Amino acid sequence: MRQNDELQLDKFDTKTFQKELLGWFEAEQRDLPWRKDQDPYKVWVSEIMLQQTRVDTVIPYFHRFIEKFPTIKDLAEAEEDSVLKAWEGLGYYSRARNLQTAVKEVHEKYDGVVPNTLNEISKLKGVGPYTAGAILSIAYDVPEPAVDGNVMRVMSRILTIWDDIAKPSSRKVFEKAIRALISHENPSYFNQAVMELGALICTPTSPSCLLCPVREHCQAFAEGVQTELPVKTKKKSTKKVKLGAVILKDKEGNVLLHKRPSEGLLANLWEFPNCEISSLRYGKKQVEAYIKEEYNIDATIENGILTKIDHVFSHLTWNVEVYIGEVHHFAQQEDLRAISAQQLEEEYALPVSHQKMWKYYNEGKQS
DNA sequence: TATTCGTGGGT
DNA sequence: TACCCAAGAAT
Repeated sequence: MRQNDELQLDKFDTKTFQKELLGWFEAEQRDLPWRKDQDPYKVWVSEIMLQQTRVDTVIPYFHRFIEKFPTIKDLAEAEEDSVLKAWEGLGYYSRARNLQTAVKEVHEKYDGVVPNTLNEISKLKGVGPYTAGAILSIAYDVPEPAVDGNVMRVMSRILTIWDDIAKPSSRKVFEKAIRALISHENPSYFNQAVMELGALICTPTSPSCLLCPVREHCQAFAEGVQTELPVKTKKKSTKKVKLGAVILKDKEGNVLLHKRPSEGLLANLWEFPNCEISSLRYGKKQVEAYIKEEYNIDATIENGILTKIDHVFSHLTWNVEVYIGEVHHFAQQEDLRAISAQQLEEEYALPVSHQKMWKYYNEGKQS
């Protein structure tokens, strides 16, 4: 079908499609830690972690997170810094803070029971249309669509849907398709099966159509256009930002850390004092002026850079010059602390870019 | 609706 | 090297 056409499902063998897809999933599904049971809390945590993040990356984080926060009550009562520390390196850190905000609401408003209605669960922080459908279907067996990138890729090929999946408005087209095809006998497995098919068989670049359990139902395979779907417009390139950062120690060997603002990039994570600089040539002078004026830090920064760190985010690139120095005096503040190296590593969540600086500082290794 | 929000792996 | 991607949500 072309864009804006109606879905053509009158000749689609829905029952056979469900049977073959579910049969494949029951035989081939991966043994994942969040599939041990249907605990809504664990399903919830896994779905938040899996947003824009690979399964292999999530697995060790999921184990550690559940071990540290086994129940909704444990997470609700935890310090935010400890939650961010458990999330350190996983990215998109607002996921962790929104998750704890929502868990607190469930703990207080719903007596620790994750709500099982679309209306209630959709109001929770960090729970959008996909995650709402995922929790409802996977944990509560509610036949609600859970449309993620996998589902859009798979269904665009099955039904030759040519809508641009990069457009937010396209999601409703796929929700409509899933509503028409979802198994009401086992919506949990159905939604997971579509995603699993996308992850294992119906992959973005070279789908394994000869291994696909539902290729007889696939309109794109029948027409030989599976590699042309889904349609997805590409985003523009990233901008570059030059930073100067400084690792400062006091006479006792404690390290100075600054807590980032509560909104925006890497919100509430800790970092070495740094600022944007107009020129790498004058980086040291600008960092010196910044820490003196903004934080009233009396320090000596050594001449010459320790190293340069390039860090690529999804929408921008940092080019960081790293300096070292000694603190003589500063005013202790909520967002500025001198801590031991051990505390830094065990309690304070740093962005990966600053972890790289710390690693280089201690080991002199390039990365 | 378009942009912001991370990171590590694949090609 | 330079993209693209991977179980999205908030603004």
